[in-house]
Amino acid sequence: MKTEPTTYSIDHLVAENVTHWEGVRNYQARNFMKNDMRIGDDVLFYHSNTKVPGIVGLATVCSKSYPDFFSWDPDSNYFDPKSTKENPRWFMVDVKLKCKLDAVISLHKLKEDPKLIGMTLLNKGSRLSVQPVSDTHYAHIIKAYTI
DNA sequence: GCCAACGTTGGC
DNA sequence: GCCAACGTTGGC
Repeated sequence: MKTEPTTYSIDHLVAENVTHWEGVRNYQARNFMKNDMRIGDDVLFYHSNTKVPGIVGLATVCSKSYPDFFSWDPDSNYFDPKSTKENPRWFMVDVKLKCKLDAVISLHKLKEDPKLIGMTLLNKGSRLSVQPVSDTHYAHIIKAYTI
């Protein structure tokens, strides 16, 4: 799951422990949360649009998907008048911190790893803020880059 | 700050 | 339903 640290960083999650993953406004990314995520699923917490983009923490999904109620709040940046309580357009899950990593696993490093070829994150033009990671790739990242 | 790669919107 | 115009993402 990607986030811009100026918006919501791993340190925010360290402080909060659990957070709503609101504000995803892309159908493909939404569908991953809405349809595919399960409680207990592992999450790679990724900082985008920053000096050293990369994985900065580990987390887990700790709720089923449910409507992103920020989309109903006219005062929210994530307000969408087309999303209603009767027919919610956007969904989210809750995410719980597992740990903040001691060092960033940089995008640069990930790209150099032949075992990660094919990982969605590394595909050209991949902009999805929520994307799947295969068990193999996840296990390799944990084994190779964390203690 | 540039810009390539995507997504979305809306006129037709 | 096509597609041009526009907006956004995000690495660099």
